Amino acid sequence: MQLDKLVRFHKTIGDVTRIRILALLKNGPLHGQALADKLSVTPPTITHHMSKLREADLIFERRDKNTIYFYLNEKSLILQAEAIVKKVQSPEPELWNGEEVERMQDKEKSSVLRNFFLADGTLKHLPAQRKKKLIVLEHIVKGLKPGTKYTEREINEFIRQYHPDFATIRREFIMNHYMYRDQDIYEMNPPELWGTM
Amino acid sequence: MQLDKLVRFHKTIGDVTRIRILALLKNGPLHGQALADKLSVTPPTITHHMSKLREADLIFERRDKNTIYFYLNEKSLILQAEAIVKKVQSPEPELWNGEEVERMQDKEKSSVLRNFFLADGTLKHLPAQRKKKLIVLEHIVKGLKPGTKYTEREINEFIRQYHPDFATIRREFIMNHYMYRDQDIYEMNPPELWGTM
DNA sequence: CATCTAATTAGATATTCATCAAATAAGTAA
DNA sequence: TTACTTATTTGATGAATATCTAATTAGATG
Repeated sequence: MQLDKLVRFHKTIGDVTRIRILALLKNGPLHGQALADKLSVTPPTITHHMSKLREADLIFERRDKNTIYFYLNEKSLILQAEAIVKKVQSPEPELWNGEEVERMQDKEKSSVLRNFFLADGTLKHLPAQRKKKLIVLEHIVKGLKPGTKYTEREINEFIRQYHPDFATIRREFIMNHYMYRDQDIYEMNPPELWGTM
Repeated sequence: MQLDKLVRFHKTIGDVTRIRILALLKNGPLHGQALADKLSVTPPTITHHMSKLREADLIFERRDKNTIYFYLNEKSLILQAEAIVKKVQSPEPELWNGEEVERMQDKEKSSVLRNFFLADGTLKHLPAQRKKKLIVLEHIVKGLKPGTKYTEREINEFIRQYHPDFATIRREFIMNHYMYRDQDIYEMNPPELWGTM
């Protein structure tokens, strides 16, 4: 399901009057004035809520003379209510429509590295875009040995090979979980953690 | 589940940022700044959303040094998401906390009839309270024969036995589905429809 | 056509709420 | 203690929205 549709569904249900309308309709169709009467609101208010419920595909209607009967679309309600559960239970990370893809193809990664590193291997500057920044950090951190403990001074010297502002990059390493710091000792994290938290 | 809790749950889910937070947390715990980073909002915004999610019992948290990791409360989310489905699927009409009971006991009905009818069987006046008004209408309409067709004139005369303002009461009969009108012919509806629409 | 009825629209008001920048708090480290 | 880091509070702003009254529409009836 689309993200905006899911949001609209819950926004629609998230109103006490509309929930009560649904609870009334579950016992059978009702027309506008009967709803207004039972809920102690005016007909325009009912019209307002019904158009919200219509947009969320939660009702359908049948006209008889001047009177419009509203029916609960139970199937659609159940389907939409369970969408959030599916979203949260599914094992792999689903991406919303239009959401930026966190993982990049290798080809795209090379292009980012070409753009932000000079020919001598030093870094021009950290990309502002998170996705690209992570690629740069990943590239630099791979120059360290896994399982090895480093002092802060050693880390600084290592990073300075790429860029003079070692403090910023060192902080980014920690913030994005490329490295872990215990006291004054730095150590590389396993790749599963990189950029994930 | 309480009505207000159900409403709060859906109000909480009905926000695009909060849904995205839940989708991120499903892959594992995250701390505030990581969320702020991934969602491109400021830390105060995350604090705001987390307190909403906390009120709705959708997260729990664990502190490590200065960093607070947020975890998805998947069980609670699923339970609350399914509450609306149960509400709408359950066969008998469940009543919200504080909602007026539509059906009255026979004893209460007698008391209403005693209060609004005179000893000679005529009606003093229609009750203003909907619940009581329906009891009075039901009592009068029971004087008609089911399955019989009446002209408007016959209906007027019938109602006049109870009260001179037959027009108002006749209209109430139709509005509350005690009777059905086709052209100039009136007929009693089956009791299941009385007062329900 | 004129009338009635149910529903909708238009416009106004008050409230809720998502977000941010700036200031503060709370906890950790040196 | 002093400095730093993560999170929270405060106050402001703009947008969304639930509700009402009054006016209008649309369909049915006579």
